[in-house]
Amino acid sequence: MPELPEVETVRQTLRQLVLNKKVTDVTVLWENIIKLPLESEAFRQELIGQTFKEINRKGKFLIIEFDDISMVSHLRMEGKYGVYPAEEPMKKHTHVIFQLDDGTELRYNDVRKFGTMHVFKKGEEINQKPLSLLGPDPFDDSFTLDYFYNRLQKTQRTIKAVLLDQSIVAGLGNIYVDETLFRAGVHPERKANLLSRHQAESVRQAAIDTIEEAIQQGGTTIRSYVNSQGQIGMFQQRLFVYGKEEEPCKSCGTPIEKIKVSNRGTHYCRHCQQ
DNA sequence: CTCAGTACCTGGTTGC
DNA sequence: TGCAACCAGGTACTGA
Repeated sequence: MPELPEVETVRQTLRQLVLNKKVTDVTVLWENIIKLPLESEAFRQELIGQTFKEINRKGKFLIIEFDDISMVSHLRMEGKYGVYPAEEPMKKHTHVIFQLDDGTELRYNDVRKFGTMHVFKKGEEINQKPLSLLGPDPFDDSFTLDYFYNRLQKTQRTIKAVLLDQSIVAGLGNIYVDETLFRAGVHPERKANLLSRHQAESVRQAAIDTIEEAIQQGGTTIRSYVNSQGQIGMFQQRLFVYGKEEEPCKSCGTPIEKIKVSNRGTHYCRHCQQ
């Protein structure tokens, strides 16, 4: 489901629902979601008694901060958080339940069970996998042209594969990579090391603009994404190529094509993106 | 080391 | 209608 703009929208909405509430118990119904501690009972014990202090985000990861610990949570394709009265019936795909001290429950729902949760001692999360593997967010000061061009020079992979690589820039996924490359006028199969510095700057700026606009719009809803208050995103109205195969390019009218790049469905305009 | 392929899951859609 | 194959906002692991 979510890329950076959707995770940011979840962060903002979830924050309002749980801040200052205390976890009184935890139920884990699908063990594989819990990656650290290794045993879900230890995970439960770490969380009981902890109060939600802040929710941050890096790339596509939520960083849920409590008194003494931080929980790093990735929604992967379909993960969702919601807060419900304890008496509300469970949905089919609810896998982790955090009981709160005001009679509500924070529930993690995930049809495909791909999501992950890691608990760390507060402050240690940033130096440990998975967060330690991430590059800068697109709008971070450290995502400079010098940095980006240098990384592009070092690989023979396609520009699409590079933009999907979270260790280079964090937060772009399949939708925003396709949109970024369209806006930059760069073909997704171009070899990264063959882009000019000027083209690298076009891609860098397009990534920043696309992500910032999408956050503004509350993310993109293609099939199932909703924020923690159950609302859909609006950025799908501004997509140029993702999911637009066979429709005319908004810039030149040429039909948008869909191909496979890096094993992912890839949408582009053969006229506008060379 | 770099990178392509595959595993992890379920459900909706497509095509015979 | 039935059913297999394919596809999906992602990442970690394997091994060439």
